[in-house]
Amino acid sequence: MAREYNHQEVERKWQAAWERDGVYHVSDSPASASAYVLDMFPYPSAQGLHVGHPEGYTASDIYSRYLRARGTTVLHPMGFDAFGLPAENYAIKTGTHPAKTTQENIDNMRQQIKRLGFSYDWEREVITSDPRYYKWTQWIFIQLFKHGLAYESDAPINWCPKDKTGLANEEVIDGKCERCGTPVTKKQIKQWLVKITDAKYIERLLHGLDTLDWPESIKTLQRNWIGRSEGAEIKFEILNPKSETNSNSKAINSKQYITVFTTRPDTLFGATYMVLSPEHQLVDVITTDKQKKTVDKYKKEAAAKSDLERTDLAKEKTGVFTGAYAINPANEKKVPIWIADYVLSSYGTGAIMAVPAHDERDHAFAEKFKLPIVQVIKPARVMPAMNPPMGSAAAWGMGDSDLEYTCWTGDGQMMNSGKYDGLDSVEGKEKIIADLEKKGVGRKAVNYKLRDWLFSRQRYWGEPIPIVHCEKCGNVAVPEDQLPLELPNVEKYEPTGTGESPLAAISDWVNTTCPECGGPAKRETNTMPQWAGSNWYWLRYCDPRNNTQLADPEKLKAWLPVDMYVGGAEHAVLHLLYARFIYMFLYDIGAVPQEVGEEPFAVLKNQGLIMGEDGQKMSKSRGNVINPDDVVDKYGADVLRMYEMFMGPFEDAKPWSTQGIVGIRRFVEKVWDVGARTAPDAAASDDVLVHGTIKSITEKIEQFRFNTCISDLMKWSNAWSGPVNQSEFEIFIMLLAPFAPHLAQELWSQLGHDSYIAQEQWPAYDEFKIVETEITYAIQVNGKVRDTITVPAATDEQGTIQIALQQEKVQKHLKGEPKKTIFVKDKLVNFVT
RNA sequence: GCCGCCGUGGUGAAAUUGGUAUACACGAGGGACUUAAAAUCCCUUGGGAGCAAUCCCGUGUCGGUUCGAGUCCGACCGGCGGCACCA
Repeated sequence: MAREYNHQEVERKWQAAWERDGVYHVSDSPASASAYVLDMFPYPSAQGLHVGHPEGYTASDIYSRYLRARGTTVLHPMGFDAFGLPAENYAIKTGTHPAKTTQENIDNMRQQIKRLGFSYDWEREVITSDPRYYKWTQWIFIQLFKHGLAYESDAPINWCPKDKTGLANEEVIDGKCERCGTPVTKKQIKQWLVKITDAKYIERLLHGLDTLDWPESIKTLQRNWIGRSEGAEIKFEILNPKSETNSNSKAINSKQYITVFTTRPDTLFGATYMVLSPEHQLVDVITTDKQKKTVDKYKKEAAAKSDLERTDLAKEKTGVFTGAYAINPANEKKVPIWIADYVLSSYGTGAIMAVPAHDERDHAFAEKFKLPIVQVIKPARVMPAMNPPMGSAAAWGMGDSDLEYTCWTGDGQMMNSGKYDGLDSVEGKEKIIADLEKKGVGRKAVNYKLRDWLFSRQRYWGEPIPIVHCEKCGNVAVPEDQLPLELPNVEKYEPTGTGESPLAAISDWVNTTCPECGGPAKRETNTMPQWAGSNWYWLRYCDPRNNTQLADPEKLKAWLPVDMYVGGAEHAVLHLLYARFIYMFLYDIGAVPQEVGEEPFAVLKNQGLIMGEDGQKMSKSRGNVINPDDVVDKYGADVLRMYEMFMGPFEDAKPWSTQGIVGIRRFVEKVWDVGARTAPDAAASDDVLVHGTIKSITEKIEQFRFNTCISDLMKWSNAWSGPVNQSEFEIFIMLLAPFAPHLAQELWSQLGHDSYIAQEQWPAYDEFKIVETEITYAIQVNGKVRDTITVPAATDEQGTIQIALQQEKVQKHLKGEPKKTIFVKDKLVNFVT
């Protein structure tokens, strides 16, 4: 009777049949309800597929197959994010063209993915390095440029000395290059930036998050990254230094100000000095002759420091006095102006009012340089009267030594603040801002941590930025009818390191004519970052071969927004932020129809990381990498799929276990075995089991709780022995089909069906059949379970309590009449004495 | 330092709105089949006491709320992820 399950043969057979019959192809105009289920597309690496890829792909595949069975038309595409550094670095090493290695890697990974039996519509595949695709990536850039949202700047940027390219803020992790881990330095070269901080977008990027069904952690990450702070901008009048001490004094007109940003205007009376960042424009203007040497030296040192050195928290504060003073507008007191690298030039106004009594950084600086510390906020140290008392002083955020030895950074009662004394600091904040506004020396202000998005890379393997530099006309966009601006071939891929890409060496290509005046001009030689292609790819899936627009708005309307987006959490502030911004922009210019809304991904699920068997992150150097191909060869695609779903909750990190896989393989063989002993007239299992399982799996697929779906199926199969009722088994394999599509299809066909199970309807369940005829009650005495009783479902409360009371074990523990009886229907009876 | 998430058997993990903690699977131990092994099937498997019925303890630690807490609240300990002089 034991027949062997040949997974290789079965899987190959059905994959070929699905492809031949276009089972998963979806037409353009969904007639019925539609859904868009999207995976984050992979980078085609030479290492091929990682076991982490099939985790997300299996989840989205189960969900897609389930929705189809429920009668929904599902767009479920796949493609490749094909521009990027590894292919280029390989080219540098071997002289092989990146296009060639990329193509080989794509072909390999596509085969690996196809072996897993996912229900992708491969006719919609997009590849970001294909000129027919990046024509539209370039088109989007030109629209940004035309709307003033892409601009050139030569401010210092993050620079990776190993990859020899600029990096966006989001690509710098702990001061190191996201790709290679090399410490990032600063470099001043001309760069393209995209204005993601534009007032038209930043608040929408922030508030749009509230409308999204995304993991809270990802939304929090984005909120923190955007980093909105409310406060005030306050103007401090610069005291005109005596002419004999500053030869630049003529530059100072009658009244000149330094504007600072603060979130704590309520501490203004405690501002005893000011600090400018070393790069601040006014530094040279205000510095006295006497201090000039010291200041220049400090500026030079600061400029030479790397970001890591400058932001090292452990390091002592440094800074120098400029010799100049300003007037604190609150109390007209004269305060010294210093420069220090703990003040960043790129945030706020690049200048601060220092309140050493109520800011730890200012406090440390003031202690070191003996600057005055004036307390202006008194902590509300009175503990709220509570009965019973709740926690210690520490529990209320207070330390006994807060006032005496360190600085209080919380709210409290204002003091040493003139007419504001005694006010609550929260209230005082508003009052001070209002008064400053009246005097014209301050206003409410909002600042963000988010910086504009560095968009040029000094590398070869990316989309050329479609701009021409003309002496007469400035930066001119390549006319749209000349797109795509194809990436030319080069001899050497090595980045120059000078801030130019290898494209700069091709004079034929670089030298061109200005599209506006026809005069001689030069092409932009930088390329776009990898994020450029992934910013909009899901739009292209809706209309992948369109040659006249990025996608037909009617087709976008049919599918967008994405109903379910599945991928890793590592893209929280990279792809997922950039993509939202670009989508909002396309929405604003009408490339995305208004009807679909301005958020691209309605629901987001993050798969948890799959760790190595040692509990460590999988990596080649640790030697703990599992190759999905090996698992598919040995156990089959269905086993890999189900194992990855069975490992644990979808969003949790979990370690791989080679031993654990055999449990799934045994389950597959068990089901396969049962397939050979079904009989139309065999006794069916209990209705509660059958209908309860259908209900449970239906609900859990919708909640992405696939691990418990599989244990539900196992429980059901454990109930079988001997011949199994055929129609019951058919329901079982329909529920199994999203998880193990090959096995389910093979069994379906062996049972005499010539249809595809993937096109069959999802089983329905009957609520009435899930109702138990008998209920088991837990009987507790004082909350401890002492016995259980099983009564007919119709038994009422009094009846159940009576039976419970009569139990010997209950009597033993009860000792007399219960004071109180708790009855929870269908659950328990609790006697309290 | 700040923000977020998480601590349940030997292991991966289950557990509607608070309601019989440890489902399902792995591993381990025992048994059946076999000349033997593998495979398969059956039984046992949180800790402790007891011949047993049964009892006590038990979801990182301590406390609280409640008839009842893995679940809610507070403090602490440990781990993971993110941010990091952002004024």
